[in-house]
Amino acid sequence: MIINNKIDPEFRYKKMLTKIRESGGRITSHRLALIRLLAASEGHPNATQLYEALRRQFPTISLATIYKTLALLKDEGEVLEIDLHNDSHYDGNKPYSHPHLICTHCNRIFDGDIISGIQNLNQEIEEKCNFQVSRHQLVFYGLCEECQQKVS
Amino acid sequence: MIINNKIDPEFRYKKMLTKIRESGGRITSHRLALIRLLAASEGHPNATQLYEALRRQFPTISLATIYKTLALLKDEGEVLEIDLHNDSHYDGNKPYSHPHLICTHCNRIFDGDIISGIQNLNQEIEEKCNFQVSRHQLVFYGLCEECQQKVS
DNA sequence: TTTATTATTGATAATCATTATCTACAACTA
DNA sequence: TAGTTGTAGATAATGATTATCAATAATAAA
Repeated sequence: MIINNKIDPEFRYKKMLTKIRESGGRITSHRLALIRLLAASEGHPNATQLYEALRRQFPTISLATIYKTLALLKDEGEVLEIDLHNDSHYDGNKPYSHPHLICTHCNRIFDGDIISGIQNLNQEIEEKCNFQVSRHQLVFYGLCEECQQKVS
Repeated sequence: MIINNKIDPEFRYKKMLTKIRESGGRITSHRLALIRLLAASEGHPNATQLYEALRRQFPTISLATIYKTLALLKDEGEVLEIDLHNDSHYDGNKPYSHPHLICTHCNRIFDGDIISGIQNLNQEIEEKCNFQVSRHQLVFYGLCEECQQKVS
């Protein structure tokens, strides 16, 4: 199921379609294409980036359509929303809380779910703060490997 | 300097005024009052909350003034911006990266800087991902101590 | 103290992301 | 195959934030 730190997009694709059908939603050509993109969520796109990518194939598609389907999939727990500075990005490949690394030079968003010790953090918070953690959003800003050389 | 998990607001107040003066900024009555609030940053307010609080004392103060001074203090590194879902909150008391706990029931924002093991995370990221961390924003969502009882 | 310089002010327009509204259309079901 | 109803696109509305600009006031210089 997991290929190279990424869940098999085909699996995610089918899973999302099933979830939409089960909740009484309908499958349209636009949704198929959007869910295809979200299944991989290459680069953790935001709504506008998804819109631009889909517009090539579907020139009449509307931004509202993107937002509506994203809201639907968020409610179903099939898409993770990443809240950045006045800008929401989406991950339909791994729709559960996990860390992200954002390069402040090239602005790319990387997955950081190789990092262990998150579970320890949750536990420490419950113990020290008496706070019951249900989800988290962990974002680390800095320089990715490529940009470290470009900048120096 | 540190009182009860909080930096002495008086210290922060003076520090921010000094920074503004040093950068060629001017001290006005509105700024004095805003900086007084930011020095404590009780509850991690957003711009609108600061505006509402200041309006009692200064009925003619403008939201734009709040935003402009916040931008100035951010640039000087004297205020930390916390990017939440389409909503920025501010911490002028501890203007450096530290974890926050947000209760999904009462929406309060708590400081989580008692948590150790953050430094370990940074190091693990540098080693495993070859990513050079410069700052972070760590937010944990869940139920605070009080709300755990209310909800159950 | 007075004056000159110029940063700051409030009002408001502009922008940007996101959400809501509404009618025509099309996906699914019986 | 037709009826039901969720979805589409267009666009208005919203909410947070930023930009603009002339009047004002804080500071520095005389």
